[in-house]
Amino acid sequence: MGRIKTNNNASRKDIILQKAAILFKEKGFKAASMRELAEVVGVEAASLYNHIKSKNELLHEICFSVANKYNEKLEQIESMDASALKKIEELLRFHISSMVQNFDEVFVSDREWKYLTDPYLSNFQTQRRTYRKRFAAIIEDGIKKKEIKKIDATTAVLIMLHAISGIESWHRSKQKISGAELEENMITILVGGLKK
Amino acid sequence: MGRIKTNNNASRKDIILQKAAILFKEKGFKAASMRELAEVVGVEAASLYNHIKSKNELLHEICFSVANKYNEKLEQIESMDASALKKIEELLRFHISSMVQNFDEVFVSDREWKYLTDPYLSNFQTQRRTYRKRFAAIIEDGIKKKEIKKIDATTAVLIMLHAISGIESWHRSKQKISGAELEENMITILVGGLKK
DNA sequence: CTTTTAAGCAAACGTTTGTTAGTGTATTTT
DNA sequence: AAAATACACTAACAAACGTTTGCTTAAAAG
Repeated sequence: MGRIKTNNNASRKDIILQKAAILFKEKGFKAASMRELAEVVGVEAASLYNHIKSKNELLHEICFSVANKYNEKLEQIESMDASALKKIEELLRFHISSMVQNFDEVFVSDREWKYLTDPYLSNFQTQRRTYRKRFAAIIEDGIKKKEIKKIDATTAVLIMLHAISGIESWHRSKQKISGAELEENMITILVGGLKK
Repeated sequence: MGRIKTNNNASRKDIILQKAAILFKEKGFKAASMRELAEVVGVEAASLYNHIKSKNELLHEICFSVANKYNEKLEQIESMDASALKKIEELLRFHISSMVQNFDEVFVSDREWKYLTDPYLSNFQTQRRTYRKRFAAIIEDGIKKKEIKKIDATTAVLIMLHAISGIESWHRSKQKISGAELEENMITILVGGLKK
């Protein structure tokens, strides 16, 4: 069929990963076959295995790539000198723009992580749980400082994160508002729902 | 292996549907096999086909069962004599309690519908799009009547529906607040984010 | 130019998949 | 009690799956 074309920066594996994210997003991890992936990459299925170890490796590289980015951002925000509401807004904006710009891998990480296999699965679940607890801690801090309504912080985190994953629908819709408008609207509604 | 046990009201097919919803929720539609389903039903795989036509039939019966319930409720709410905010609250409460009480089938309908095959797929997508437009129309009505902030109604719908589908996480979590508390918190945050 | 390495291919592997055919046995109906 | 129906079983099917093997060819390194 032909060689995989590489840019200067991206290795052949990177290209496979990128196409895999698109395919997994569209078909779902289990429904996407290596033969389909090979076709969009422009190569026979067997050739993929010169660059990757397994189908599962693709999934966990995608999932942890996303998780790492979120963890870094959260760390940075925690050390900021700002109000709780401002921190939450900053974190939400990061989530929203990640979803808008790196849609494929973020979506896969969000929706397909359950097909990870151990030890990656346990690891991912733990990271996820920890992330949400740290997010909730920021909200609870805001409640203590009377910036935020007296609500269940865990529920608030759940609402925010899932609301953001709904940007999937925005991506699919034809007549959509701009990414910036979307971001402003989401911040208004979500942060507005917290303010005292 | 043995016969499928039936209650008075539930046919053998109903029992298969109920177990299928649980299995599809846990494993995902594509990853769940008919042999696994047969095992939880307590029968050999081939025997299932005395009651159902195909694996796909199970999925679309689940999906449309849920869709029909939501459509009925929406119709009822549209004809209510109440403020837009009150209508939205009522619809949200219905979504939340459906998610809490009929978790399995609602979850499957939400997350696995993309594995429907035509003509069911197109039909479902159309119904979904229509539902959201009617929901958005209620919000726009509220904006016109100055009950609700000036926001993009489509984005608001997207946030609400996805926030609700996040109740999945609440189901999975060990130390959870009660269903009633969850409902109150969600209403506070989501409706609070709309109010002017 | 020669050697080495990287990257492609066709063919096949052992499983697992959804589903059908054919047959026997309970249960219900007459 | 006999006949009809409902429901379960075993065995097998073709198709699709992820992956491996062995071989060839293009690119990079010496």
